[in-house]
Amino acid sequence: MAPTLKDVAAHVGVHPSTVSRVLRGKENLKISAKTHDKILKAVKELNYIPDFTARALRMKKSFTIGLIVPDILNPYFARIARRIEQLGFEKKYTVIVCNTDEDQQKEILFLNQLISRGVDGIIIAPVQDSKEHIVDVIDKNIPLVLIDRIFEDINVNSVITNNAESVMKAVTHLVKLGHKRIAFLRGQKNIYTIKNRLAGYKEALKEFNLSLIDNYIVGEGFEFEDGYEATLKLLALPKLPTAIVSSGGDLVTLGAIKAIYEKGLKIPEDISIIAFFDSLYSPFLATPLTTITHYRQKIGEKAFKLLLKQIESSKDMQAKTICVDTKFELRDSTAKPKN
Amino acid sequence: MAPTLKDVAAHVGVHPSTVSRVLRGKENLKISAKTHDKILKAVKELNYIPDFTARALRMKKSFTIGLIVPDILNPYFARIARRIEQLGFEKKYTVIVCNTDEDQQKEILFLNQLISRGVDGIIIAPVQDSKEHIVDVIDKNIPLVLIDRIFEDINVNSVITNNAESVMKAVTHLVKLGHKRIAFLRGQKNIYTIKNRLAGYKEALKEFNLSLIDNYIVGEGFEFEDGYEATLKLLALPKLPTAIVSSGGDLVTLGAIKAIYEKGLKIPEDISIIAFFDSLYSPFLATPLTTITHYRQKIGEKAFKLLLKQIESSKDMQAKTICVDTKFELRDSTAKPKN
DNA sequence: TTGAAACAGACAATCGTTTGCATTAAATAT
DNA sequence: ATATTTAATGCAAACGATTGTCTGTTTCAA
Repeated sequence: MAPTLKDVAAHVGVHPSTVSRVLRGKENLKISAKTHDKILKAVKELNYIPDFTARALRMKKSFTIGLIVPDILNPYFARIARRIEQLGFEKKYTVIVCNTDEDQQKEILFLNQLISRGVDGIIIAPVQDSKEHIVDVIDKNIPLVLIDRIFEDINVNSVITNNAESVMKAVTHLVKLGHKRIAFLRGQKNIYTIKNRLAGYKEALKEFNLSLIDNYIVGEGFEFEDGYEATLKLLALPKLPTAIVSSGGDLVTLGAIKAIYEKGLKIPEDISIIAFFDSLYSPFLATPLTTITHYRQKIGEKAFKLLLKQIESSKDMQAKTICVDTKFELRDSTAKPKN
Repeated sequence: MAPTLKDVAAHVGVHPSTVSRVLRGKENLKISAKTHDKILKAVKELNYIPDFTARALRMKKSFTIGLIVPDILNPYFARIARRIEQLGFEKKYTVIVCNTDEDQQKEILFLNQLISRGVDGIIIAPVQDSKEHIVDVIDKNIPLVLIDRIFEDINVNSVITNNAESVMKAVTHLVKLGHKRIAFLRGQKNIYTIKNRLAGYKEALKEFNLSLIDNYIVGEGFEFEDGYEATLKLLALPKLPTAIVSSGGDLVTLGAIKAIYEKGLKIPEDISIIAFFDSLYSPFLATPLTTITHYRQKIGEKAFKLLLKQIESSKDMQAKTICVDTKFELRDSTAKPKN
């Protein structure tokens, strides 16, 4: 079996605690250079690898953090996760990624599982069907950071993006091109980001004195099919919109594009589209998409740093909400409307 | 603090071991229905959550598996990872994902870290600069499954795809269209998959009596830039290829497309391309790509099941190598050559 | 009525570390 | 030469579960 501290100690003829101290390094307890060296040599020789589990139990610190997101296949969350994992690696933390698939029950299960595993902190983009389970975690004094989606009435560290503003910018762009009938392809309704994007949409319409048409707001989920069906509905209206703002991300947008093509419409000649979309692929699409892009690495970074600070500070810190900018990337999917 | 077994026991007036047995359920030790119920009630009341760390230490079983891949941002690995995580969830296993960025040193570090954390098993797509560290793990009797990339001289459970054949199919398709000058955009040289794809390429050329032109084999990595630069080199040759087989995945292929467009060439009119590429985006590209697609979920599934069997079987099992098919998806990026 | 079998649960060791405290030996001060 | 620091290490108790063994009751057959 794998050698333990005791084995190393026996090999050198010294007490396990001494070995531990040498390995941990810190403490002001002095160990003679001679035993110090002998121990290190023995560690090498036996190829001793410390047992994190035992250490975690004893120290009540696991050097593990949990990351709960809807779906890591979504490039948005993938990038964020990757950055968090990267930073974690630098700081000796391991990240456990959990995918909820927008399922509240799973979220609760994961949360409990993570707590059970004694994670030092949690970063979560919650499903937002309810929030009690999140509050519970916070009450347990487990460091937690919300990303992307926050509960406005909970005082907790969070990182968000400026959803409303970015949509306003998009609508403004469209209006300046001459669009008057702008639709909003939503994504899942009850999610913070979507609600805010919708709010931005409405606000922009108001600013430009455009009337809000209920039928122009469609979409109920984040999947390809959701975008496809919603857009079909949109394109079946008597009075077609001349532009669409797609706020549901990659899958929804691809679904929308499929629907548009199927109806024999062209982008941007017949219909303009601005989307929240991954910028890696968008330049290569049939019509390179004009997009709203997130600085996803930055989001991951801010979140990790907030969490780390919270983990490392003994007294509770003042909760903070950081807002990360978005970028408007003009490509070819927007043009003047025909009529 | 969080209640422990002891707290629950004290609350009921019973010994911790009894609580443990009730909670674990198994064993044939009988517990009276009365205490059984009292304990469950107390567990609810105190909101007791078992400590996995302690359990793992005692049982030498962490219900954790490690997954080491080059980069989870790559949709290929993302899908595999997602499936593994999903199956893990069903079987109560947590998955720790590590990204090596094709860096051997990182791989070794991760491997040690995972072992240190006492994972029950490891699934890995190795960097393949060397293999000693992998052999070490196997020698430690830690269940391990290789995916995507194997070492042919190590006897260990693995899941691969039929690289050579799939490329042969691709080349055959091109030859039948009339292509004679087919280039091979490689990806990183020393990787098992790439070596095999290249072998398939060569074999196919031989089969059709086409001469192997060294200059037609290019590419040194898996990044966007690698594909871009390599393709530029290709397009600077006096005698241009009429088709490219891109074996390096999404990024490399996008880089290639960029280079092709920049040179003012059209796909497929001027040059055909078949790529190993994510099928979600490919239908929507400027020219929908003809692709070789992996059943990534299946790969994840096979790998997980192999690992699980290995974890659960006490005696060592016969190592197996499973090969998963690929799918050839015909779209618009291939056509007859001009001349 | 007694002895054995079956029940229900307690005890204590253990997993591999870390860490406060105690102890010894050496060094320095008085 | 003795008292006092200080350096270097040992001791043992945690951390929170699991599990083999032991003990004290019942139950029931003979």
